[in-house]
Amino acid sequence: MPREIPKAYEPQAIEQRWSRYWVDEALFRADVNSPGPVFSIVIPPPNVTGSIHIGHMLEHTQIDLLVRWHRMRGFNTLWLPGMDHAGIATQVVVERQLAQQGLKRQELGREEFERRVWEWKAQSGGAIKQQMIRLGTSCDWSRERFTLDPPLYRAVLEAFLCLYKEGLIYRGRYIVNWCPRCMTALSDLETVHEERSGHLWYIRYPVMGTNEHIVVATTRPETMLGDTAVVVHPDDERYKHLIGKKVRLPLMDREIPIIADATVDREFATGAVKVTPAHDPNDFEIGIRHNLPQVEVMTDDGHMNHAVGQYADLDRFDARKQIVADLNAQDLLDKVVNHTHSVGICDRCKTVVEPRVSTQWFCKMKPLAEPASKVVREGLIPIIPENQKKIFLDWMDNIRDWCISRQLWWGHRIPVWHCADCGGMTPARDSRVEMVNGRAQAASPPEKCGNCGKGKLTQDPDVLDTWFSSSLWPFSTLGWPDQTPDLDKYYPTSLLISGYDILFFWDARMIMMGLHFAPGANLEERIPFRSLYLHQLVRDPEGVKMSKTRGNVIDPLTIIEQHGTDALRFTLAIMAAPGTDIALSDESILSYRAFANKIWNAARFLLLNVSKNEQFPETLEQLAAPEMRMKAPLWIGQELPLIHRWMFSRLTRTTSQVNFALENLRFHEAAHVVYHFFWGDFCDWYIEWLKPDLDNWNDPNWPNSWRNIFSVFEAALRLLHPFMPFLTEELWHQLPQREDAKSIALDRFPELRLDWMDEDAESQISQIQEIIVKARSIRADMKVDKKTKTAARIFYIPGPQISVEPQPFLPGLISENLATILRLSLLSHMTVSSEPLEATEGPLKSTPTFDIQIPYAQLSLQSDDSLNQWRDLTTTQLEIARLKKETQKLAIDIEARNKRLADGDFRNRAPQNVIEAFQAKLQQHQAEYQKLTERLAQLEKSAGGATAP
RNA sequence: GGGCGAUUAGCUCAGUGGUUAGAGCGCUCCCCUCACACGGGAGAGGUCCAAGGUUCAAGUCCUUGAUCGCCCACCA
Repeated sequence: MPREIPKAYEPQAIEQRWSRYWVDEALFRADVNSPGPVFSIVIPPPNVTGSIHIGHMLEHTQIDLLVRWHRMRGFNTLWLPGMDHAGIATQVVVERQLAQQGLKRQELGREEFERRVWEWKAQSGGAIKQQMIRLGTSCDWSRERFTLDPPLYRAVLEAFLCLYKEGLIYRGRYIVNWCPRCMTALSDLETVHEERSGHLWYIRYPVMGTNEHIVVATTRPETMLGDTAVVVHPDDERYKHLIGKKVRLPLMDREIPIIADATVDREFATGAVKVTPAHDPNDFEIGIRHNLPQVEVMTDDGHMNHAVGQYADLDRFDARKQIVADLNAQDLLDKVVNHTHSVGICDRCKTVVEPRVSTQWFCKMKPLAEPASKVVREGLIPIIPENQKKIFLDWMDNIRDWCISRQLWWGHRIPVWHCADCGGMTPARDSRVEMVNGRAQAASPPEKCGNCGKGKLTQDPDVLDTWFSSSLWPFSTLGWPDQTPDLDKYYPTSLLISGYDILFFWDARMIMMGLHFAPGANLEERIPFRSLYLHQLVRDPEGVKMSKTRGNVIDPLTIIEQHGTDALRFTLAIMAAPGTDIALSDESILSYRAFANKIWNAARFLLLNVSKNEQFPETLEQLAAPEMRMKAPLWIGQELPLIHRWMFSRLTRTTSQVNFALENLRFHEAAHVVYHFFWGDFCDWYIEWLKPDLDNWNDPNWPNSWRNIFSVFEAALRLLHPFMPFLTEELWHQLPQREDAKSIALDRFPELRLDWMDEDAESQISQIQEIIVKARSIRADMKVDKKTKTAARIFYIPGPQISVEPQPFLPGLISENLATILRLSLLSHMTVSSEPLEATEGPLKSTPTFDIQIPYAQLSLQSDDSLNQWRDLTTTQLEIARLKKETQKLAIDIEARNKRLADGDFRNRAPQNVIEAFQAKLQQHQAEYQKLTERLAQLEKSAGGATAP
């Protein structure tokens, strides 16, 4: 079947075709009734906002690799996809869109705003799904979930109501991080801290009844309007006499006390601190301890409020300037110094966070953290890399209550109703959910106030932190709280792969919630995943974190258009060594794009050759029939040639290494191994060696050579499939397959044929490889012309002082195959001899019994102009140069070994095999050294002193 | 202030106490040989950050330090 096969691999059309095929055929649908051990994994749901970025790509590559690998090994495999509604993140995006139309969400009202967000979700979520499909992720789309889906809302209600009844969820008025742009509370984790250069303003507060001032320092002068005390250290001699007195708060004309508290650092600034309990977490604590009033001076959108007279309605930063100016005018500004300090920033919109007192919902964490801490500490959930375990446990040990309410409209609304009469709170009666106007709502609101029994109830306006629903993801997606077949079969999931940046946000909370809610008799049955692998972060070529504002974001789809998904996947896999981040550059992708091309061309070679000649007695269909798979190596008549034994042994060894690496989540090792196997073993050696055999159709074993090479190639495709799904799928379909075979993804991963392991073949071929490399090296060193094919002889002779018997396999190696791989021509000139010749020679690393000799007569110098420097040199001089290099290397090595072996401690204490290896090597090197120096002396004598440059 | 990681070839990085420390890219030389120039062949290039220590043996284990990066933390 002759066909057109492009010379270079062009991934675009092929990848698009197969990604669509995989989805259309629903190939990756999991079936609870399928046999086999379970491998299940839930996707870390991408935010419905935005698009798939390179970090997702890395994550999905690693997950997909494992998923495909398990599926091909007969596991009942589920990869459950889905997306997260991403409360703040999404609301911010939609608000920005509205802002472009000059609209605010408040103007639209809650319902209309939510409708708009749903519109956006449909659009954005759809795009993300298409991207994931394009990336070839082999997930089960029939089980796709979204965190706002009714069944997932039901899980949220169930969890909330349960925690509420257990007293683990409470409502209270505390100081929280507040984003004045998003106008919502944030959790500690959602507040990121940035070092910023600012100022430290020293302000003089007049002490009442004296002429003294007390100077306080602050980075946020505007908060002074809400000061309700000045605090000093109780033992601070400078201020002891002022404790109990009052100061007049400048600008506000309020009297506030000077108090003492041991938390004050006497060393910092003046040692006197202004206290603003309503706007600073520290001050809040001090305020509680000393029963200070909380004076709020700001609105929820970051402006000054009406409690502060002339500053009302000013933006907080404008107010800061104004206040500094006013203080200065009144000569109350002592000094201003530059000061770098960390500023809290809203993780989502980058606005400077304002600590603010407000009423919020909190979740008590200590009781939940204890079992989570236990399962990790005891290794029930191993964390990889292991050093993250300590970080995890430290965080767990110091965990603080979680602020779970958000003043947003996009999210799961808190299922608690407030009574207009008594202010009592009543939760929904159960977790049932109903659809109203296309949105999921709690179906059973309380009929009357649980406190006073009256009926004027309104639902709490807040929604839950988006991570609340995410924390239920491993079981809510499988149907919890119902005891579904999916939950029964696939929970606990086998593994979680996530970035280490969301270890606390998500991974930790899933463990806590899983242990609290999931069904199961013991902790082991309730854990959400059996191990936790934290993947690297992808950085730009300079190692800098990618961000939109820096403009260094690499868009995976752009790379895919240029180089193909497989190339990018392979790059990410091979660079994914644990513990370090990945600096991704275009060049690194190029080399694995070349790898894809190499695979393509190996296929091209096989397919074009098998079909190129009509004289070939057998067709591709016969030579690569599916029935032949994993039955080779085939051979008739004589002993199976070494090269086939070697190849099948390499295939088995590689498979075993890949299995081992992937079992240990060492993606980079697995990728290295398959790369070397395919390019090095299969292409460079096996194909090259076999080329003469593949054309020699008179040989009775001709079909077997073909069958064997196709067998290995086909197995290699399956071996490569998890790494390069598209290319391997394409090529797999170019080979004959059974009629009912739909996809390589559903085929089997190469079995471990231990009966193919052949240590002898591997060691012998590696010796032959050394001979060949050495021969090529000599040819290159001696400037043997390649155009005029020289005849050469390859001899093996017993080396001096070595008493190893000549090995029997070597004569069999003298063949056309060897001539081809060495690019020699005259086969007849190759003989086996036991007599040394007048010739160049080179030592071999591991084979003391062999030597290579290329007779002088057969060498010819090139006359190319580029080789001017060699023109006047004789082969003798070239060889002298070469021998000097060799002997120098040997001399250094011999000296080191002698020294080592002379060491009595070494001989007494080192294991015998190590010593023996040292000695053997030393002997060999000494023998070689002796031989080469003799030869060198002889040559130098005859050359009369002329040497090569 | 705590904690973690990194430091190995020109670059990006692997390296699981034991022969002469590896890969990809880049570089040098030869080759457009009929699968592939996204290719083939041969090379050059390393005081494994520093100083101590443990060990017969250290890139690898321990201690200290330097430089860079990250995470956590309420120092105004």
